[in-house]
Amino acid sequence: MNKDNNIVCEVNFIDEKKVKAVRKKLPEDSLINELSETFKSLSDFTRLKILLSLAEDELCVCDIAALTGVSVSAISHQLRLLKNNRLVNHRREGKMVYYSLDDEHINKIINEATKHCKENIR
Amino acid sequence: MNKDNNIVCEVNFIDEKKVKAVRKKLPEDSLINELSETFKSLSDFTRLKILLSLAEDELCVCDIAALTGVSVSAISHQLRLLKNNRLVNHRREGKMVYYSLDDEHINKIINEATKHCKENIR
DNA sequence: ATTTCATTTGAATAATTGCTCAAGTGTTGT
DNA sequence: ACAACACTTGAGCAATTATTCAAATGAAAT
Repeated sequence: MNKDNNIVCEVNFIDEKKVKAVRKKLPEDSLINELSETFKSLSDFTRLKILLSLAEDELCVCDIAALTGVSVSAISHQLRLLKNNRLVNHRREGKMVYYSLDDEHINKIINEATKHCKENIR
Repeated sequence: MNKDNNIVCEVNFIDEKKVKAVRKKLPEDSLINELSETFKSLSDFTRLKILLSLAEDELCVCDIAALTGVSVSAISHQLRLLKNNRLVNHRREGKMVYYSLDDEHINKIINEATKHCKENIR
């Protein structure tokens, strides 16, 4: 208790030295935030299927909709999110808009994750 | 219109050949699902910080709480999720429970994503 | 100009998620 | 046996999110 009779948090046992050493090695919060945003883009079934498809070929919106079995509108919303997070590029050709992967890192990330999943046999 | 006077979806223009070729190369839905679950684990700021911390050292729950500035209860919830998704292991030592990374792939995934983020200078 | 087609957009809604709070384990020390 | 401690768990709540629907662009064809 402190002078106002409020409960004062008595810190639990913490290995101060260890915690400080780890904290020093952590990346900045801003990078962790960007990383989590990137992973968020990859964390939805539909979006991941879009990215896996674009890894194979450049595709227009309605082709992606056909591939995924999701409405054109829903796909367009997801593509905008992927575009904002710099995971895909787009180019217009007449009425159609073609989407493609932004860079090769995305493939590498997915490939590493695939290894992880395949090793964890359930 | 069909015989019941309902509107029948007239398929939009779709590059059938391209779509079929891409579809053939896509992984099974079950794998895409596992992948998206893995990325979902990585897509939250707190969880990602936990994983980055565990990449440096084995840690107990209250140390992780101290590192992240999040309540012990919230951390415990997140650790359970990470445990269920096979991203972390745990071992009991007396009253304390120590968590560690499950395998090295997780590090590799995060490192690839870091490269992606750092290349996309905004 | 008007229509058609591919795509985008905003609002609305149902489902999911991260946290808090309070109560519950399991282990150690007295 | 009892209290203290480290952690876990379930319920509940606010915030976020994936989709749908209807309306709006922008480009090409008539």
